[in-house]
Amino acid sequence: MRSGERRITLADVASEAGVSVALVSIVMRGAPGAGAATRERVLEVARRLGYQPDSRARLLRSGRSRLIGVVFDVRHPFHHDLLTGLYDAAGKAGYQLTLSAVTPRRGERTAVGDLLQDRCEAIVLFGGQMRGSELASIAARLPVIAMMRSARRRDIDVVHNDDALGSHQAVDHLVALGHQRIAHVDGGALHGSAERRAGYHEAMRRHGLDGHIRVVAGGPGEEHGAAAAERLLADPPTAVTVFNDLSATGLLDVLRRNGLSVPGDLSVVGYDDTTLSRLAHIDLTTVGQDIDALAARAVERAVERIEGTATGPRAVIIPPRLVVRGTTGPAAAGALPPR
Amino acid sequence: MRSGERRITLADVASEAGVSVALVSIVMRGAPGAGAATRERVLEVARRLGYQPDSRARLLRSGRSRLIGVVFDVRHPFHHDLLTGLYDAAGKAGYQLTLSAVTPRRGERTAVGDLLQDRCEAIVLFGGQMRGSELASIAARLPVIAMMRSARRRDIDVVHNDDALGSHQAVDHLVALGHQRIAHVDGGALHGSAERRAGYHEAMRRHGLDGHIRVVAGGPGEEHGAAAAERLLADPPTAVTVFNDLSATGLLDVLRRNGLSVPGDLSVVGYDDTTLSRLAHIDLTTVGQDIDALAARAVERAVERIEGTATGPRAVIIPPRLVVRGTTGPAAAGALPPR
DNA sequence: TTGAAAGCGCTAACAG
DNA sequence: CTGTTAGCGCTTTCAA
Repeated sequence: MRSGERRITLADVASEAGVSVALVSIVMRGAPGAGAATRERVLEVARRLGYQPDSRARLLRSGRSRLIGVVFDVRHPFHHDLLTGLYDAAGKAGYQLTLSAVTPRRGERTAVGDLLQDRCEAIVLFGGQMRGSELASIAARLPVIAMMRSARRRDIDVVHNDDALGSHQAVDHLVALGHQRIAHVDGGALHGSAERRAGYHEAMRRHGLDGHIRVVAGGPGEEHGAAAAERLLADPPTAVTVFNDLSATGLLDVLRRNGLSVPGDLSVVGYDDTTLSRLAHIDLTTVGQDIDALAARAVERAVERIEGTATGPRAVIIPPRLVVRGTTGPAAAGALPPR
Repeated sequence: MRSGERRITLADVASEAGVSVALVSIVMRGAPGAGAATRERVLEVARRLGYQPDSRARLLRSGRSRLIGVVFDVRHPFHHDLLTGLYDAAGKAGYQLTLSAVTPRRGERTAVGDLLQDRCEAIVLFGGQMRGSELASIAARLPVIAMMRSARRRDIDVVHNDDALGSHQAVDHLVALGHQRIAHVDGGALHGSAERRAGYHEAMRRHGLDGHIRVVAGGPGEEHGAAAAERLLADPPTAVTVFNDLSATGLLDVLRRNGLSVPGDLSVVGYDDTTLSRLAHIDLTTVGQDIDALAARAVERAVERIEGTATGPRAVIIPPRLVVRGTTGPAAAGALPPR
């Protein structure tokens, strides 16, 4: 009882329906140029025989694959949300997605290499560590859209969240709650870290809080947030904006273990609005990226490049929006500094 | 400065190197039958021209794709860990993976359909809601390996964790710590739920704790664990085994909010050893699935089916192992029931 | 060791 | 509206 007798081909359907392969091809593609009756019959035969078009042969012949390759990292929860959006956007534009994952034991280069062999027409990269020169060498072969990272290259499109604006929103929110001594835990060398830090600086200055600017070294992990919290404990501010949600979680944990109440003694804002931040017991106020917009614009750029109709700017920056949850509250009156 | 002049083909390399396409094909595949010098030269030319083989054409001609299709759900963190293992296992076996994601707006049927068009030689399904009959209709076309779910079908291989054993390990651990009043929060209709519940029953009985058996309705989400905790609060046991980590997290939160200390008043064991359970402030004792073993055995089954050398059992059950962290501790003396 | 030729399943001209 | 013909880029006999 082995499975997969043999593939049903166009020829099989054609002979069974008593027409030519070309005609079946037309019917299967829904292309114009076939009689209604014939169309009906061919479709019926195809269904009965269980015909499945062979995308490889189809694409080989037509020269185009209508495929957009995506490199994502299995470890990054945010990437999965983004995939959801990309499937939708690509489908609407008449393209298919082909996925290539980066794992702890499978690098970006391998992931991109597979995509190139698959003959996709554009590549969308989620984050990643590739240097600009490397991206450029790929971009010499096909359009490259880099998401959630920057790239100072004229031949690469970038689509990402407005990190500086996100920090502004976080600081504005805290200031509106009466906070002044607002610290920032940064993300180290990661993409977006510099922008989020700069945004924090700008916002503080804009509010005339230059004197309260305080940046603590951090990173993307829970442990980084925890370490930053330890450092903050000696002289706690009344609020903190953190590079991302995971780091914020580590920070929260250490703060609470040390008897500080959140948001009573201290308010905390994360970044990314990940599943983690939505958990009831974390309930983190955070800056959410607009996933659907990011995905839609990335596909839009890819398609424009593929079809040679690209006109707009190579960099697309999407504004984020603050999601207020339970880790931010009014500054305690006593917390106001002397000034 | 448009990119992608034109694809470099075998013919380009051949003419540039002054040999036939057939010979270049041999060299590119590393197949035997080419002189060392020629091989060297062809390779050099290919590199210089930036030749990339076209997997479509290659597979079309050779009739085989050496592709294993994988259907995973972007929302399930565990699936991502499994992908990592599968890439490794498939690579070792000389196969490539082709991914198709299930998203909130892209169903299993679509995901499988794409894979069929890609002409992969076997399909690995992670969980999913497909009924046995549907799986069977796919299995009629190509080998199907179902992971993390059961399927009472002779034509479908299943590879999953030993859920009953996992529950045994959890209960054994708690009993060893002196617990007797151990409750179980189940997973509703999800895959593995019935087995984990049955395993709990068995283990309790084996320890002569029939009288303390207590199953509370639950589910896969944080909210389900939280609701179960509310129900448990009226008459708290001294320990709880929960269907999965996320649900356990919800349960923990409600317990603590109600003044119970974990593990002081109550011990909690989750299931899956997800990233969540490893967070410092959650630090959940849990049952971990052996991801590498699961992945390796799934690929092994797929390859055996593809190559027609399948012999072993159609169901492969992998033993899990308990990961002891901070949510389990000795039963308080006073907590012992009168008996 | 190397080359010529056929053809995988399909689409795209072009005829009829 | 339908059929014929010619390949897409590659692998695979089969000869040389």
